[in-house]
Amino acid sequence: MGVTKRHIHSMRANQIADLAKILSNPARVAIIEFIGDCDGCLCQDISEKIRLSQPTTSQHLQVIKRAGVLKSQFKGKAQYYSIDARKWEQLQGLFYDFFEHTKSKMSEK
Amino acid sequence: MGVTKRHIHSMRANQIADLAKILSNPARVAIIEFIGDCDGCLCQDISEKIRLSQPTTSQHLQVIKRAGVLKSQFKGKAQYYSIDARKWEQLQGLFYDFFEHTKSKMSEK
DNA sequence: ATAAATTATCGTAATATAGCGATATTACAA
DNA sequence: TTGTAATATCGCTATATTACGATAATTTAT
Repeated sequence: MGVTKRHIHSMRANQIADLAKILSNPARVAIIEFIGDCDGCLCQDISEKIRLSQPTTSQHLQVIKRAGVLKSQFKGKAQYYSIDARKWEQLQGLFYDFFEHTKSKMSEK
Repeated sequence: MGVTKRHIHSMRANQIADLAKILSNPARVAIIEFIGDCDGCLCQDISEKIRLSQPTTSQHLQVIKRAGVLKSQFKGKAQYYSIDARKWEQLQGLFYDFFEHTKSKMSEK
């Protein structure tokens, strides 16, 4: 087949997978790192920095944005991207819980 | 094209992406959750639990194992999987650093 | 309204991933 | 060494992802 069977898994497992997918490509990791550096980044600047074309960069930005981790805002003709700090915190919390939960199970043995 | 351009990104970005890939599929998240529950799991049991075929389950196990997060051990005829606690801690640390690093950049503004 | 600058989307090609049935391999017991 | 139980690999199909050039859409300034 070749299609992920989401429905057989827990909501939690699907949620973690969805968010991990954001970080599962090095271009997106690089984008997030770079956006952290500047206070609102242009797509063009990001594109230059990570050395991928503007369309590719835009696509990656949409992926991150769809997951709720990015904010964007027009200033002049350009769109400035920045990380949604609250969502970022949530994402970190979700991963943290997952890691800790798994660890606590291991130590019970 | 369609091939990820790893070489244009930092080692760190590639490393994070590689590890995030482990968690980017709900079946693998479910597998890790289940392995946490039992003290050494059989592939068969995992397969039943997550309701995917034995070959598919085995493939996912290999993916996690290749990343170094799983240990396996023969006892009798069966292979018992468990999570490598040290690697798990490392993985958590890597993610933690990434999240914190990104946050610290944001708060500088 | 129009032009300029920027970003998003479309179309397409190549590669990667997810899943399964069939089969091979492995480890132990008899 | 032969049989048995368990896991891994092969071969395949379908879907998803990555990337880019071309083009459309969006926003502001004129």
